[in-house]
Amino acid sequence: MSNPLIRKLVYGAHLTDDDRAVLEKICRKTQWVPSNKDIITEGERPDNVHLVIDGFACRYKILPDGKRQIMAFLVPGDFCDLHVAILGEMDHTIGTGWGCQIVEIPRATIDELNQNHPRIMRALWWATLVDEGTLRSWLVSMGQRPADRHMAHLVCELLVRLQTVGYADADSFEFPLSQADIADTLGLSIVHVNRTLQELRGQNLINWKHKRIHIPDVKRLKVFADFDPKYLHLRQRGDASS
Amino acid sequence: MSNPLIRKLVYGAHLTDDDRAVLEKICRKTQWVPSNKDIITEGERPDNVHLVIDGFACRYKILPDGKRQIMAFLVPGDFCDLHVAILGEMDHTIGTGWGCQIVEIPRATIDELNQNHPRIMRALWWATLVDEGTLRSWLVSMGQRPADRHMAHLVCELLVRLQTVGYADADSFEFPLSQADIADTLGLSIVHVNRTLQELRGQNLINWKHKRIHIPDVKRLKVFADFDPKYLHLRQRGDASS
DNA sequence: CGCTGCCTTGACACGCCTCAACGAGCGTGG
DNA sequence: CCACGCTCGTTGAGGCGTGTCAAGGCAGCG
Repeated sequence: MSNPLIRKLVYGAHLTDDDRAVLEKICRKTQWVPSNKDIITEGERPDNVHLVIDGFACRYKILPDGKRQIMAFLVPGDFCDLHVAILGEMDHTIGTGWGCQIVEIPRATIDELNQNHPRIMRALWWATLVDEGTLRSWLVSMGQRPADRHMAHLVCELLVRLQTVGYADADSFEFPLSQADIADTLGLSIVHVNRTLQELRGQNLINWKHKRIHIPDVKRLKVFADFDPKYLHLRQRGDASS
Repeated sequence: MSNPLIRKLVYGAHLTDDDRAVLEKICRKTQWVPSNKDIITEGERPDNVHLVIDGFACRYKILPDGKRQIMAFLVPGDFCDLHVAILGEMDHTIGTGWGCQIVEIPRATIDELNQNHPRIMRALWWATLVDEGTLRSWLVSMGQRPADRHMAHLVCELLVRLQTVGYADADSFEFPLSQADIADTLGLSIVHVNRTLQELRGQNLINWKHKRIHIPDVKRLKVFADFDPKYLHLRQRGDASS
Protein backbone atom coordinates (compact mmCIF):
# COMPACT_ATOMS: atom_id res chain seq x y z
CA MET A 1 0.00 0.00 0.00
CA SER A 2 2.79 2.35 0.83
CA ASN A 3 4.16 1.71 -2.62
CA PRO A 4 3.72 4.53 -5.18
CA LEU A 5 3.96 2.13 -8.11
CA ILE A 6 0.99 0.11 -6.91
CA ARG A 7 -0.93 3.25 -6.01
CA LYS A 8 -0.45 4.44 -9.57
CA LEU A 9 -1.09 1.21 -11.48
CA VAL A 10 -4.36 0.76 -9.67
CA TYR A 11 -5.65 3.61 -11.82
CA GLY A 12 -4.78 1.78 -14.99
CA ALA A 13 -5.71 -1.83 -14.36
CA HIS A 14 -7.33 -4.17 -11.93
CA LEU A 15 -4.71 -5.87 -9.83
CA THR A 16 -5.29 -8.86 -7.63
CA ASP A 17 -3.78 -9.18 -4.18
CA ASP A 18 -1.28 -11.54 -5.69
CA ASP A 19 -0.27 -8.97 -8.29
CA ARG A 20 0.20 -6.41 -5.56
CA ALA A 21 2.35 -8.75 -3.57
CA VAL A 22 4.59 -9.33 -6.56
CA LEU A 23 4.98 -5.60 -7.16
CA GLU A 24 5.57 -4.98 -3.48
CA LYS A 25 8.38 -7.46 -3.48
CA ILE A 26 10.03 -5.96 -6.53
CA CYS A 27 10.26 -2.53 -4.95
CA ARG A 28 11.95 -3.57 -1.78
CA LYS A 29 15.58 -2.62 -2.33
CA THR A 30 15.71 1.12 -2.91
CA GLN A 31 18.83 3.16 -3.46
CA TRP A 32 19.62 6.86 -3.26
CA VAL A 33 20.68 8.87 -6.30
CA PRO A 34 22.45 12.09 -5.29
CA SER A 35 21.65 15.49 -6.78
CA ASN A 36 22.86 16.25 -10.25
CA LYS A 37 23.63 12.67 -10.98
CA ASP A 38 22.36 11.02 -14.13
CA ILE A 39 20.47 7.77 -13.72
CA ILE A 40 20.91 6.69 -17.34
CA THR A 41 22.61 8.53 -20.17
CA GLU A 42 21.92 8.78 -23.87
CA GLY A 43 23.33 5.87 -25.82
CA GLU A 44 23.33 3.47 -22.90
CA ARG A 45 21.84 -0.01 -23.08
CA PRO A 46 20.94 -0.52 -19.44
CA ASP A 47 20.60 -4.04 -18.09
CA ASN A 48 18.32 -3.08 -15.28
CA VAL A 49 15.10 -1.14 -15.33
CA HIS A 50 14.95 1.94 -13.11
CA LEU A 51 11.90 3.05 -11.17
CA VAL A 52 11.53 6.26 -9.21
CA ILE A 53 10.26 5.70 -5.67
CA ASP A 54 10.74 9.08 -4.03
CA GLY A 55 11.73 12.54 -5.23
CA PHE A 56 11.93 13.88 -8.77
CA ALA A 57 13.88 12.88 -11.83
CA CYS A 58 13.57 14.13 -15.39
CA ARG A 59 14.16 13.15 -18.98
CA TYR A 60 16.25 15.72 -20.80
CA LYS A 61 18.34 16.40 -23.82
CA ILE A 62 21.15 18.89 -24.31
CA LEU A 63 21.65 20.53 -27.69
CA PRO A 64 25.06 21.30 -29.19
CA ASP A 65 24.76 24.95 -28.16
CA GLY A 66 24.32 23.89 -24.55
CA LYS A 67 20.59 24.49 -24.26
CA ARG A 68 18.72 21.89 -22.25
CA GLN A 69 15.17 20.75 -22.81
CA ILE A 70 13.43 18.78 -20.10
CA MET A 71 10.92 16.44 -21.74
CA ALA A 72 9.31 14.80 -18.75
CA PHE A 73 9.24 14.78 -15.00
CA LEU A 74 9.45 11.39 -13.36
CA VAL A 75 7.68 11.27 -10.02
CA PRO A 76 7.31 8.36 -7.60
CA GLY A 77 5.86 5.36 -9.40
CA ASP A 78 7.30 6.33 -12.81
CA PHE A 79 9.65 4.12 -14.79
CA CYS A 80 12.77 5.55 -16.40
CA ASP A 81 13.53 2.99 -19.06
CA LEU A 82 11.06 0.17 -18.89
CA HIS A 83 11.21 -0.69 -22.57
CA VAL A 84 14.66 0.32 -23.79
CA ALA A 85 15.38 -3.31 -24.51
CA ILE A 86 12.92 -3.13 -27.39
CA LEU A 87 14.40 0.07 -28.77
CA GLY A 88 18.02 -0.89 -28.32
CA GLU A 89 19.49 2.17 -26.67
CA MET A 90 18.44 5.30 -24.82
CA ASP A 91 17.85 8.31 -27.06
CA HIS A 92 17.95 10.75 -24.16
CA THR A 93 19.32 11.12 -20.66
CA ILE A 94 17.56 10.78 -17.33
CA GLY A 95 18.90 12.65 -14.38
CA THR A 96 17.97 14.09 -11.07
CA GLY A 97 18.97 17.58 -10.19
CA TRP A 98 17.47 17.16 -6.77
CA GLY A 99 18.22 13.69 -5.54
CA CYS A 100 15.79 10.81 -5.55
CA GLN A 101 15.17 7.31 -4.38
CA ILE A 102 15.00 4.58 -7.03
CA VAL A 103 14.88 0.81 -7.35
CA GLU A 104 16.78 -1.15 -9.96
CA ILE A 105 14.83 -4.05 -11.34
CA PRO A 106 16.72 -6.78 -13.22
CA ARG A 107 15.55 -7.27 -16.78
CA ALA A 108 14.96 -10.92 -15.96
CA THR A 109 12.29 -9.88 -13.50
CA ILE A 110 10.48 -7.94 -16.20
CA ASP A 111 10.70 -10.93 -18.53
CA GLU A 112 9.25 -13.03 -15.79
CA LEU A 113 6.34 -10.62 -15.34
CA ASN A 114 5.84 -10.74 -19.07
CA GLN A 115 5.44 -14.50 -18.97
CA ASN A 116 3.51 -15.07 -15.78
CA HIS A 117 1.72 -11.86 -14.88
CA PRO A 118 -0.12 -10.53 -17.91
CA ARG A 119 -2.27 -8.25 -15.75
CA ILE A 120 0.79 -6.48 -14.39
CA MET A 121 2.37 -6.29 -17.80
CA ARG A 122 -0.71 -4.70 -19.20
CA ALA A 123 -0.65 -2.17 -16.37
CA LEU A 124 2.95 -1.34 -17.21
CA TRP A 125 2.05 -0.77 -20.86
CA TRP A 126 -0.80 1.42 -19.67
CA ALA A 127 1.74 3.50 -17.78
CA THR A 128 3.96 3.97 -20.81
CA LEU A 129 0.99 4.91 -22.97
CA VAL A 130 0.01 7.51 -20.36
CA ASP A 131 3.55 8.87 -20.54
CA GLU A 132 3.04 9.26 -24.25
CA GLY A 133 -0.23 11.09 -23.68
CA THR A 134 1.51 13.41 -21.26
CA LEU A 135 4.15 14.13 -23.86
CA ARG A 136 1.45 15.07 -26.35
CA SER A 137 -0.10 17.35 -23.79
CA TRP A 138 3.24 19.06 -23.19
CA LEU A 139 3.61 19.58 -26.92
CA VAL A 140 0.22 21.26 -27.08
CA SER A 141 1.12 23.56 -24.19
CA MET A 142 4.45 24.38 -25.74
CA GLY A 143 3.01 25.17 -29.12
CA GLN A 144 -0.16 27.03 -28.24
CA ARG A 145 -0.21 28.33 -24.70
CA PRO A 146 1.38 31.58 -23.54
CA ALA A 147 3.94 31.35 -20.74
CA ASP A 148 1.56 31.93 -17.82
CA ARG A 149 -1.00 29.36 -18.87
CA HIS A 150 1.69 26.91 -19.86
CA MET A 151 3.19 27.14 -16.40
CA ALA A 152 -0.20 26.88 -14.76
CA HIS A 153 -0.95 23.78 -16.80
CA LEU A 154 2.25 22.14 -15.65
CA VAL A 155 1.44 22.86 -12.03
CA CYS A 156 -2.03 21.37 -12.42
CA GLU A 157 -0.56 18.24 -13.95
CA LEU A 158 1.98 17.80 -11.21
CA LEU A 159 -0.65 18.30 -8.53
CA VAL A 160 -2.84 15.56 -9.99
CA ARG A 161 -0.02 13.14 -10.67
CA LEU A 162 1.46 13.59 -7.22
CA GLN A 163 -1.94 13.23 -5.58
CA THR A 164 -2.37 9.94 -7.41
CA VAL A 165 0.66 8.47 -5.69
CA GLY A 166 0.08 10.17 -2.37
CA TYR A 167 2.74 12.84 -2.63
CA ALA A 168 0.46 15.87 -2.68
CA ASP A 169 -2.42 16.97 -0.54
CA ALA A 170 -5.53 18.73 -1.82
CA ASP A 171 -3.86 21.99 -2.77
CA SER A 172 -0.09 21.78 -2.37
CA PHE A 173 2.99 19.68 -2.88
CA GLU A 174 6.71 19.74 -2.25
CA PHE A 175 8.67 20.98 -5.21
CA PRO A 176 12.48 21.06 -4.94
CA LEU A 177 13.23 22.40 -8.45
CA SER A 178 14.74 25.77 -9.32
CA GLN A 179 13.35 28.38 -11.66
CA ALA A 180 16.11 27.46 -14.08
CA ASP A 181 14.73 23.92 -14.23
CA ILE A 182 11.28 25.24 -15.00
CA ALA A 183 12.76 27.46 -17.69
CA ASP A 184 14.30 24.43 -19.40
CA THR A 185 10.99 22.63 -19.09
CA LEU A 186 8.81 25.34 -20.56
CA GLY A 187 11.32 26.46 -23.16
CA LEU A 188 11.56 29.94 -21.63
CA SER A 189 14.37 32.04 -20.22
CA ILE A 190 14.96 32.10 -16.48
CA VAL A 191 14.15 35.78 -16.35
CA HIS A 192 10.83 35.27 -18.04
CA VAL A 193 9.93 32.38 -15.76
CA ASN A 194 10.60 34.61 -12.81
CA ARG A 195 8.35 37.37 -14.11
CA THR A 196 5.61 34.97 -15.09
CA LEU A 197 5.72 33.47 -11.63
CA GLN A 198 5.32 36.89 -10.05
CA GLU A 199 2.37 37.58 -12.25
CA LEU A 200 0.74 34.28 -11.29
CA ARG A 201 1.33 34.98 -7.65
CA GLY A 202 -0.10 38.48 -8.17
CA GLN A 203 -3.30 36.89 -9.43
CA ASN A 204 -3.23 34.59 -6.44
CA LEU A 205 -3.10 31.52 -8.66
CA ILE A 206 0.16 29.93 -7.56
CA ASN A 207 2.23 30.36 -4.46
CA TRP A 208 5.73 28.90 -4.58
CA LYS A 209 7.85 29.35 -1.49
CA HIS A 210 10.36 27.29 0.46
CA LYS A 211 10.41 24.46 -2.09
CA ARG A 212 6.67 24.02 -1.85
CA ILE A 213 3.92 24.96 -4.30
CA HIS A 214 0.57 25.95 -2.87
CA ILE A 215 -2.52 26.61 -4.94
CA PRO A 216 -5.05 28.88 -3.23
CA ASP A 217 -7.93 27.92 -5.53
CA VAL A 218 -7.37 24.73 -7.48
CA LYS A 219 -10.52 25.01 -9.55
CA ARG A 220 -9.64 28.53 -10.62
CA LEU A 221 -6.15 27.48 -11.64
CA LYS A 222 -7.49 24.58 -13.68
CA VAL A 223 -9.87 26.89 -15.52
CA PHE A 224 -7.10 29.40 -16.10
CA ALA A 225 -4.80 26.70 -17.50
CA ASP A 226 -7.57 24.98 -19.46
CA PHE A 227 -6.51 21.81 -17.68
CA ASP A 228 -8.36 18.62 -18.53
CA PRO A 229 -6.83 15.54 -16.89
CA LYS A 230 -8.31 13.11 -19.40
CA TYR A 231 -4.91 12.61 -20.99
CA LEU A 232 -3.69 11.00 -17.77
CA HIS A 233 -6.27 8.26 -18.23
CA LEU A 234 -6.92 7.81 -14.53
CA ARG A 235 -9.74 5.38 -14.52
CA GLN A 236 -11.89 5.76 -11.42
CA ARG A 237 -11.16 2.94 -9.03
CA GLY A 238 -14.24 0.82 -9.39
CA ASP A 239 -14.79 1.71 -13.02
CA ALA A 240 -16.10 -1.47 -14.53
CA SER A 241 -15.01 -1.15 -18.16
CA SER A 242 -12.28 -3.28 -19.72
CA MET B 1 7.09 -6.21 -50.11
CA SER B 2 4.94 -3.45 -51.49
CA ASN B 3 3.57 -3.00 -48.01
CA PRO B 4 4.76 0.07 -46.07
CA LEU B 5 4.01 -1.55 -42.72
CA ILE B 6 6.35 -4.43 -43.41
CA ARG B 7 8.98 -2.13 -44.88
CA LYS B 8 8.90 -0.16 -41.65
CA LEU B 9 8.76 -2.98 -39.11
CA VAL B 10 11.77 -4.59 -40.69
CA TYR B 11 13.79 -1.76 -39.15
CA GLY B 12 12.56 -2.63 -35.68
CA ALA B 13 12.55 -6.42 -35.52
CA HIS B 14 13.45 -9.54 -37.37
CA LEU B 15 10.44 -10.93 -39.16
CA THR B 16 10.17 -14.34 -40.70
CA ASP B 17 8.55 -14.98 -44.05
CA ASP B 18 5.56 -16.26 -42.16
CA ASP B 19 5.33 -13.03 -40.16
CA ARG B 20 5.43 -11.05 -43.37
CA ALA B 21 2.72 -13.14 -44.93
CA VAL B 22 0.48 -12.52 -41.92
CA LEU B 23 1.06 -8.77 -42.11
CA GLU B 24 0.56 -8.80 -45.85
CA LYS B 25 -2.80 -10.43 -45.42
CA ILE B 26 -3.91 -7.98 -42.77
CA CYS B 27 -3.34 -5.00 -45.03
CA ARG B 28 -5.32 -6.23 -47.95
CA LYS B 29 -8.58 -4.30 -47.70
CA THR B 30 -7.75 -0.61 -47.91
CA GLN B 31 -10.25 2.22 -47.90
CA TRP B 32 -10.10 5.85 -48.87
CA VAL B 33 -10.54 8.64 -46.33
CA PRO B 34 -11.46 11.91 -48.05
CA SER B 35 -9.79 15.26 -47.27
CA ASN B 36 -10.69 17.00 -44.05
CA LYS B 37 -12.32 13.94 -42.61
CA ASP B 38 -11.43 12.71 -39.16
CA ILE B 39 -10.43 9.09 -38.84
CA ILE B 40 -11.02 8.91 -35.10
CA THR B 41 -12.13 11.66 -32.75
CA GLU B 42 -11.28 12.48 -29.15
CA GLY B 43 -13.33 10.50 -26.68
CA GLU B 44 -14.02 7.62 -29.05
CA ARG B 45 -13.45 3.99 -28.14
CA PRO B 46 -12.80 2.55 -31.57
CA ASP B 47 -13.39 -1.16 -32.16
CA ASN B 48 -11.01 -1.39 -35.04
CA VAL B 49 -7.41 -0.36 -35.30
CA HIS B 50 -6.54 2.06 -38.10
CA LEU B 51 -3.37 1.95 -40.15
CA VAL B 52 -2.26 4.50 -42.72
CA ILE B 53 -1.26 2.91 -46.02
CA ASP B 54 -0.93 5.89 -48.33
CA GLY B 55 -0.97 9.67 -47.90
CA PHE B 56 -0.76 11.73 -44.73
CA ALA B 57 -2.82 11.88 -41.56
CA CYS B 58 -2.11 13.73 -38.34
CA ARG B 59 -2.82 13.67 -34.63
CA TYR B 60 -4.15 17.00 -33.45
CA LYS B 61 -5.93 18.79 -30.68
CA ILE B 62 -8.02 21.96 -30.80
CA LEU B 63 -7.99 24.35 -27.84
CA PRO B 64 -11.07 26.25 -26.62
CA ASP B 65 -9.87 29.41 -28.36
CA GLY B 66 -9.82 27.57 -31.66
CA LYS B 67 -6.08 27.12 -31.97
CA ARG B 68 -4.97 23.77 -33.34
CA GLN B 69 -1.79 21.92 -32.49
CA ILE B 70 -0.68 19.06 -34.70
CA MET B 71 1.20 16.56 -32.52
CA ALA B 72 2.28 13.99 -35.09
CA PHE B 73 2.24 13.17 -38.74
CA LEU B 74 1.15 9.68 -39.66
CA VAL B 75 2.74 8.44 -42.84
CA PRO B 76 2.32 5.08 -44.60
CA GLY B 77 3.01 2.25 -42.18
CA ASP B 78 1.95 4.24 -39.09
CA PHE B 79 -0.82 3.13 -36.77
CA CYS B 80 -3.45 5.60 -35.56
CA ASP B 81 -4.76 3.91 -32.46
CA LEU B 82 -3.07 0.58 -31.97
CA HIS B 83 -3.34 0.56 -28.19
CA VAL B 84 -6.38 2.65 -27.30
CA ALA B 85 -7.98 -0.44 -25.86
CA ILE B 86 -5.48 -0.30 -23.01
CA LEU B 87 -6.07 3.39 -22.37
CA GLY B 88 -9.83 3.31 -22.69
CA GLU B 89 -10.53 6.21 -24.98
CA MET B 90 -8.78 8.52 -27.41
CA ASP B 91 -7.39 11.69 -25.84
CA HIS B 92 -6.96 13.43 -29.19
CA THR B 93 -8.28 13.39 -32.72
CA ILE B 94 -6.75 11.94 -35.86
CA GLY B 95 -7.66 13.44 -39.17
CA THR B 96 -6.49 13.89 -42.68
CA GLY B 97 -6.59 17.26 -44.28
CA TRP B 98 -5.33 15.80 -47.51
CA GLY B 99 -6.97 12.44 -48.00
CA CYS B 100 -5.33 9.11 -47.33
CA GLN B 101 -5.65 5.40 -47.75
CA ILE B 102 -6.10 3.32 -44.60
CA VAL B 103 -6.91 -0.20 -43.49
CA GLU B 104 -9.18 -1.05 -40.59
CA ILE B 105 -7.97 -4.01 -38.59
CA PRO B 106 -10.45 -5.73 -36.27
CA ARG B 107 -9.35 -5.74 -32.66
CA ALA B 108 -9.72 -9.51 -32.69
CA THR B 109 -6.92 -9.71 -35.23
CA ILE B 110 -4.62 -7.78 -32.93
CA ASP B 111 -5.53 -10.07 -30.05
CA GLU B 112 -4.71 -12.99 -32.27
CA LEU B 113 -1.30 -11.51 -33.11
CA ASN B 114 -0.75 -11.00 -29.43
CA GLN B 115 -1.31 -14.67 -28.75
CA ASN B 116 0.33 -16.33 -31.70
CA HIS B 117 2.84 -13.94 -33.18
CA PRO B 118 5.05 -12.51 -30.45
CA ARG B 119 7.63 -11.34 -32.95
CA ILE B 120 5.09 -9.19 -34.75
CA MET B 121 3.69 -7.91 -31.49
CA ARG B 122 7.12 -6.88 -30.35
CA ALA B 123 7.61 -5.05 -33.63
CA LEU B 124 4.35 -3.20 -33.09
CA TRP B 125 5.45 -2.13 -29.63
CA TRP B 126 8.73 -1.03 -31.15
CA ALA B 127 6.74 1.19 -33.50
CA THR B 128 4.79 2.82 -30.70
CA LEU B 129 7.96 3.42 -28.70
CA VAL B 130 9.49 5.08 -31.74
CA ASP B 131 6.41 7.29 -31.95
CA GLU B 132 7.10 8.32 -28.39
CA GLY B 133 10.71 9.10 -29.24
CA THR B 134 9.53 11.22 -32.13
CA LEU B 135 7.24 13.11 -29.80
CA ARG B 136 10.14 13.84 -27.49
CA SER B 137 12.16 15.07 -30.42
CA TRP B 138 9.33 17.41 -31.44
CA LEU B 139 9.20 18.77 -27.92
CA VAL B 140 12.91 19.54 -28.01
CA SER B 141 12.55 21.33 -31.33
CA MET B 142 9.56 23.26 -30.08
CA GLY B 143 11.26 24.35 -26.91
CA GLN B 144 14.75 25.13 -28.06
CA ARG B 145 15.03 25.62 -31.79
CA PRO B 146 14.27 28.85 -33.64
CA ALA B 147 11.67 28.71 -36.41
CA ASP B 148 14.04 28.06 -39.31
CA ARG B 149 15.90 25.20 -37.69
CA HIS B 150 12.71 23.76 -36.30
CA MET B 151 11.22 23.63 -39.76
CA ALA B 152 14.41 22.20 -41.23
CA HIS B 153 14.40 19.49 -38.57
CA LEU B 154 10.86 18.52 -39.43
CA VAL B 155 11.72 18.24 -43.11
CA CYS B 156 14.72 16.05 -42.32
CA GLU B 157 12.58 13.78 -40.21
CA LEU B 158 9.92 13.43 -42.87
CA LEU B 159 12.53 12.69 -45.52
CA VAL B 160 14.00 9.86 -43.48
CA ARG B 161 10.67 8.41 -42.39
CA LEU B 162 9.28 8.49 -45.90
CA GLN B 163 12.43 6.96 -47.33
CA THR B 164 12.07 4.13 -44.85
CA VAL B 165 8.73 3.13 -46.30
CA GLY B 166 9.63 3.92 -49.88
CA TYR B 167 7.72 7.16 -50.25
CA ALA B 168 10.68 9.48 -50.77
CA ASP B 169 13.70 9.35 -53.02
CA ALA B 170 17.17 10.51 -52.05
CA ASP B 171 16.39 14.20 -51.83
CA SER B 172 12.68 14.86 -52.29
CA PHE B 173 9.18 13.75 -51.42
CA GLU B 174 5.59 14.60 -52.14
CA PHE B 175 4.09 16.88 -49.54
CA PRO B 176 0.43 17.85 -49.93
CA LEU B 177 0.09 20.02 -46.81
CA SER B 178 -0.51 23.76 -46.71
CA GLN B 179 1.57 26.38 -44.92
CA ALA B 180 -1.28 26.69 -42.44
CA ASP B 181 -0.83 23.03 -41.52
CA ILE B 182 2.88 23.58 -40.94
CA ALA B 183 2.07 26.61 -38.81
CA ASP B 184 -0.13 24.48 -36.55
CA THR B 185 2.62 21.89 -36.39
CA LEU B 186 5.45 24.20 -35.46
CA GLY B 187 3.38 26.43 -33.20
CA LEU B 188 3.95 29.47 -35.44
CA SER B 189 1.73 31.87 -37.33
CA ILE B 190 1.07 31.31 -41.01
CA VAL B 191 2.78 34.57 -41.87
CA HIS B 192 5.90 33.59 -40.06
CA VAL B 193 5.99 30.16 -41.65
CA ASN B 194 5.82 31.83 -45.00
CA ARG B 195 8.72 34.15 -44.25
CA THR B 196 10.81 31.39 -42.71
CA LEU B 197 10.24 29.28 -45.80
CA GLN B 198 11.41 32.08 -48.03
CA GLU B 199 14.52 32.45 -45.96
CA LEU B 200 15.25 28.71 -46.16
CA ARG B 201 14.77 28.80 -49.89
CA GLY B 202 17.03 31.85 -50.07
CA GLN B 203 19.76 29.80 -48.42
CA ASN B 204 19.03 27.03 -50.87
CA LEU B 205 18.21 24.62 -48.07
CA ILE B 206 14.62 23.69 -48.88
CA ASN B 207 12.65 23.98 -52.06
CA TRP B 208 8.89 23.49 -51.74
CA LYS B 209 6.87 23.79 -54.91
CA HIS B 210 3.89 22.08 -56.47
CA LYS B 211 3.21 19.95 -53.40
CA ARG B 212 6.69 18.54 -53.41
CA ILE B 213 9.65 19.25 -51.16
CA HIS B 214 13.10 19.06 -52.68
CA ILE B 215 16.33 19.34 -50.72
CA PRO B 216 19.30 20.52 -52.79
CA ASP B 217 21.90 19.36 -50.27
CA VAL B 218 20.61 16.88 -47.73
CA LYS B 219 23.78 16.77 -45.67
CA ARG B 220 23.83 20.54 -45.35
CA LEU B 221 20.22 20.64 -44.23
CA LYS B 222 20.86 17.98 -41.59
CA VAL B 223 23.78 19.95 -40.22
CA PHE B 224 21.73 23.14 -40.24
CA ALA B 225 18.89 21.45 -38.35
CA ASP B 226 21.17 19.53 -36.02
CA PHE B 227 19.32 16.43 -37.15
CA ASP B 228 20.34 13.12 -35.60
CA PRO B 229 18.04 10.25 -36.61
CA LYS B 230 18.93 8.09 -33.61
CA TYR B 231 15.55 8.80 -32.05
CA LEU B 232 13.88 6.95 -34.90
CA HIS B 233 15.70 3.78 -33.82
CA LEU B 234 16.11 2.44 -37.32
CA ARG B 235 18.23 -0.58 -36.74
CA GLN B 236 20.34 -1.36 -39.80
CA ARG B 237 18.88 -4.34 -41.58
CA GLY B 238 21.37 -7.00 -40.73
CA ASP B 239 22.20 -5.56 -37.33
CA ALA B 240 22.72 -8.59 -35.18
CA SER B 241 21.79 -7.31 -31.72
CA SER B 242 18.66 -8.40 -29.86
C1' DC C 1 -15.99 34.42 -65.42
C1' DG C 2 -15.91 34.91 -60.81
C1' DC C 3 -15.43 32.42 -56.82
C1' DT C 4 -12.40 30.54 -53.18
C1' DG C 5 -8.41 28.82 -50.97
C1' DC C 6 -3.73 29.58 -50.48
C1' DC C 7 0.35 32.29 -50.70
C1' DT C 8 2.61 36.77 -50.15
C1' DT C 9 3.73 41.41 -48.43
C1' DG C 10 3.91 45.51 -45.34
C1' DA C 11 3.35 47.88 -40.99
C1' DC C 12 3.13 47.63 -36.41
C1' DA C 13 2.67 45.50 -31.72
C1' DC C 14 4.02 42.49 -28.13
C1' DG C 15 5.97 38.46 -25.79
C1' DC C 16 9.98 36.81 -24.66
C1' DC C 17 15.21 37.01 -24.72
C1' DT C 18 19.75 38.85 -23.50
C1' DC C 19 22.85 41.29 -20.86
C1' DA C 20 24.02 43.15 -16.68
C1' DA C 21 23.83 44.04 -12.01
C1' DC C 22 22.43 43.31 -7.34
C1' DG C 23 20.43 40.94 -3.21
C1' DA C 24 19.21 36.99 -0.17
C1' DG C 25 20.26 32.65 1.74
C1' DC C 26 23.46 29.24 3.02
C1' DG C 27 27.40 26.23 3.56
C1' DT C 28 32.31 26.37 4.34
C1' DG C 29 36.63 27.53 6.09
C1' DG C 30 39.47 30.67 8.60
C1' DC D 1 31.79 33.75 14.78
C1' DC D 2 32.47 36.14 10.89
C1' DA D 3 33.89 36.47 6.03
C1' DC D 4 33.63 34.52 1.83
C1' DG D 5 31.84 32.48 -2.23
C1' DC D 6 28.37 29.88 -4.02
C1' DT D 7 23.69 29.39 -6.10
C1' DC D 8 19.36 31.17 -6.73
C1' DG D 9 16.07 34.76 -7.18
C1' DT D 10 15.03 39.57 -8.65
C1' DT D 11 15.09 43.91 -11.43
C1' DG D 12 15.91 47.13 -15.29
C1' DA D 13 16.89 48.35 -20.12
C1' DG D 14 16.94 47.37 -24.70
C1' DG D 15 16.52 44.28 -28.76
C1' DC D 16 14.81 40.60 -31.59
C1' DG D 17 11.69 36.99 -33.04
C1' DT D 18 7.26 36.18 -33.83
C1' DG D 19 2.23 37.55 -33.81
C1' DT D 20 -1.64 40.31 -35.63
C1' DC D 21 -4.10 42.90 -38.88
C1' DA D 22 -4.99 44.07 -43.36
C1' DA D 23 -4.64 43.96 -48.20
C1' DG D 24 -3.57 42.08 -52.62
C1' DG D 25 -2.05 38.32 -56.04
C1' DC D 26 -2.40 34.04 -58.12
C1' DA D 27 -4.09 29.50 -59.42
C1' DG D 28 -7.71 26.09 -59.57
C1' DC D 29 -12.28 25.13 -60.45
C1' DG D 30 -17.30 25.24 -61.01
